[in-house]
Amino acid sequence: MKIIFMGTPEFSAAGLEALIGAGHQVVLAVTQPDRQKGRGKAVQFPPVKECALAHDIPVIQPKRIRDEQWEGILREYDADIGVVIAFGQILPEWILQLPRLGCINVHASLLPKYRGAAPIQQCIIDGEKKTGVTIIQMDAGIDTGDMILKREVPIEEDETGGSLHDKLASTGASLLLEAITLLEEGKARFEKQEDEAASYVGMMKKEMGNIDWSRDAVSIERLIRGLSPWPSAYTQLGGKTLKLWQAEALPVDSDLLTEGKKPVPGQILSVTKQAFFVACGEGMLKIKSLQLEGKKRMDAEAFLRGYTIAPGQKLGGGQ
RNA sequence: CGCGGGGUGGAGCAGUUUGGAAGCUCGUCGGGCUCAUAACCCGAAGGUCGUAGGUUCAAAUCCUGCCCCCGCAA
Repeated sequence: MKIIFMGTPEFSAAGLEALIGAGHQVVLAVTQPDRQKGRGKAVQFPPVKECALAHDIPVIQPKRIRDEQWEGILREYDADIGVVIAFGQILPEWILQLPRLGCINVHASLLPKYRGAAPIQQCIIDGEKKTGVTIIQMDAGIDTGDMILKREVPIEEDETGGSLHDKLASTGASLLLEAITLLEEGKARFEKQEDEAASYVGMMKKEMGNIDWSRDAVSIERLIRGLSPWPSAYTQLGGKTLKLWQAEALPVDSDLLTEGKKPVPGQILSVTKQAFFVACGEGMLKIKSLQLEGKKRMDAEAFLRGYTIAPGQKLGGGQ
């Protein structure tokens, strides 16, 4: 099979790697333009480009793939199928229909739930027990095409966005190979999505990680896990950003309350040698691993050796 | 040349502005107290203060180059 591959981040590079490993003929890789990244100003190649270059696959990096100038180029490669994984641009109809078998997409959720940009983080934030990967035949809508294959992946109690990303990337890669085999042999079955059951998630924004302590502890803990390691959940301590990496939601111990008064959300209730406890709208959070602005990530025990914090102090904005 | 924080015994920090005997909290080791302890008491070991050079009677501290880590922005 001659394949045109379209994708950008790590998640899609895993799929590209799998295709190459399985002996498919990837004739062209389409990815987003190089961007300045990191602390200096160095331009970094998208992971898909790195992978393609390592295997001597031609790469194009259109700013807008839907511009007509690219049509002739794409047509030249005469691909049988287009494989799209987290490309980052919406494809126009003419590209979807250009290859003989059209374009298929690897999506990191159990469609029709979690259509859109950030399904991996969102399903953890929502407290889902399972998620998965779906391969679809692309149509004009966003993640609305007919489903070819679907595979579930359980979400563990301590699952983070990062760990789930890795699991889904490898699940997606192997499921992709299966789907291509089915299509090659003409054995693929297409199942329509139930649009009524659909949900949509937009892109993750940095500010989503700013913890609202008036929410319940269970939700905040999920937010911390879902946004780890990126874009990360954070709050403020003494005017500095404090990222939280690991916490545990607990009911508030009544011994910690002053005369049974309801604690102020964000207030530190108690500090022990290993951890400290923060009041939430409902319940409290035991902070186990964190990172202060400019410092490395460390567990709460190490943090407490060098920094003095006391019950009554407040985390978060407002003072 | 995007902005900024940092590299000090095993861990996390203070000390740098105003050069002049290595500090704090914890860990480790030994001893004591205790029914017992992650508690408490006594004692000990352990540091080329990232690295190279400069200024100085004297540098963790001032100056210069380099390496490494991190936050923001992108």
